[in-house]
Amino acid sequence: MTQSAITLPDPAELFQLAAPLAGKRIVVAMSGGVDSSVVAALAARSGAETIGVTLQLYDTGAAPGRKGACCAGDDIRDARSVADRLGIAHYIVDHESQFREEVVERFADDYLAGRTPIPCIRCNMGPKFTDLFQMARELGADCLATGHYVRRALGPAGPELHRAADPARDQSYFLYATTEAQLDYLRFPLGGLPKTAVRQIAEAEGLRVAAKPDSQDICFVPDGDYAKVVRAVRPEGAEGGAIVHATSGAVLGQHRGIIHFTVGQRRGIEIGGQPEPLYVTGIDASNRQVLVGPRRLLAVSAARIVETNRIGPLPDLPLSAKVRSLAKPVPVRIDGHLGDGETCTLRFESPEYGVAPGQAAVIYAGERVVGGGWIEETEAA
RNA sequence: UGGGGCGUAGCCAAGCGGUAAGGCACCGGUUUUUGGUACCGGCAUGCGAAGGUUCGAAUCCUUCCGCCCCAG
Repeated sequence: MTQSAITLPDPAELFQLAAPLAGKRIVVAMSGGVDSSVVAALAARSGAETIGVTLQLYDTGAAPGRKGACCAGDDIRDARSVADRLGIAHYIVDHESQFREEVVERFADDYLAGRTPIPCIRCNMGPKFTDLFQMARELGADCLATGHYVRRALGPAGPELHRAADPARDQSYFLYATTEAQLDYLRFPLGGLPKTAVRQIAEAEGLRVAAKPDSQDICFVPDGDYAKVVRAVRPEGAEGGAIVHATSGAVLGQHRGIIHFTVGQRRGIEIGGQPEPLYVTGIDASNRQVLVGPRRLLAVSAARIVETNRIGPLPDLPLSAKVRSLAKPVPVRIDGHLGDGETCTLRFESPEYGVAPGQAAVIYAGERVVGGGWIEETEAA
């Protein structure tokens, strides 16, 4: 273990606040993980008055002792313990009912409608960047800081959202819906740091979360079985139906509920004897049918996106879009108006595969996040 | 009970005397703050059953069982 020779940027720069920070007030969204704990530590060291706020998002009994979750049970205790060690104020806010309505029920309803939701984005949009935002304002804070790996850059036209410096950690995909007003007030001090540095800071600060595993999967799904959560919220999600070939219409088998499927999915269809793999090409929620076919049927040339958000002006640069979190952005053109909640169409320069309604399409200009929207419908290539 | 064909892993299927290809499915791993994808790995001591021939049989012979087709 090399002795930490990490030189951190000036706090004023890190939090993008005018120096001196003494007299300033920073609210930190603390999930109980390493990242937000380090943000709290950096804020506490900055000279600014620091207040940690933790949202309790779901039942503490739902994920007992689960590693890598956030915002319930052990994580809340971890957040409290970090705040105590740093000597900062810490509030725990019960947000269960809102989280349930805004994120969990919506998650289930999307699956019932044949879409594939991303609860992390809904959570960022609602509980984190709307409700927590409001709280930070009321606390008279100068900014709300989070542990997201994304950069806030000051451009000629105002703050811009950029990808994290550490490409392996970049979370910009999950933050495209951040409004300009939110971005004005938000700070992401970790966006320029590699994860290893963050862990080193946690160690140097003696934070007990220093070695805590990274969170992954959906925080409110205890064992990876998201369908169980959907059924718990919406029991009708367990209704089965037919698996139908997308072009021939032949019934190839039966399934145990459309909530188990997503467009582009290959595994779990449980139909063998085919010369090439079958993929889910569509979900017909009203008939509870899962449509399947060979991979080439997944090719799409365009996607209509709704409830779009734009961050800053649309640049006169080549644009690219990410239609799933693990993918390189691909070249696109935008037809229509991006932003202000309007609907527009993304046209892919070359066919894109596995574009699922309900997922987010995030638009980039180089490193900068220009905006994005929810995928509503696609056009076959 | 006339004639013909076929029975190889969950499914499709190669092999036709030399010691079980491949694909699909499934399982595991890697990647990953969503679901998936992709990539890597695993997956028949046995070829419908029982005998026989042979140094050696899924492959040849016999019988039996089970399907399918044509004809009655």
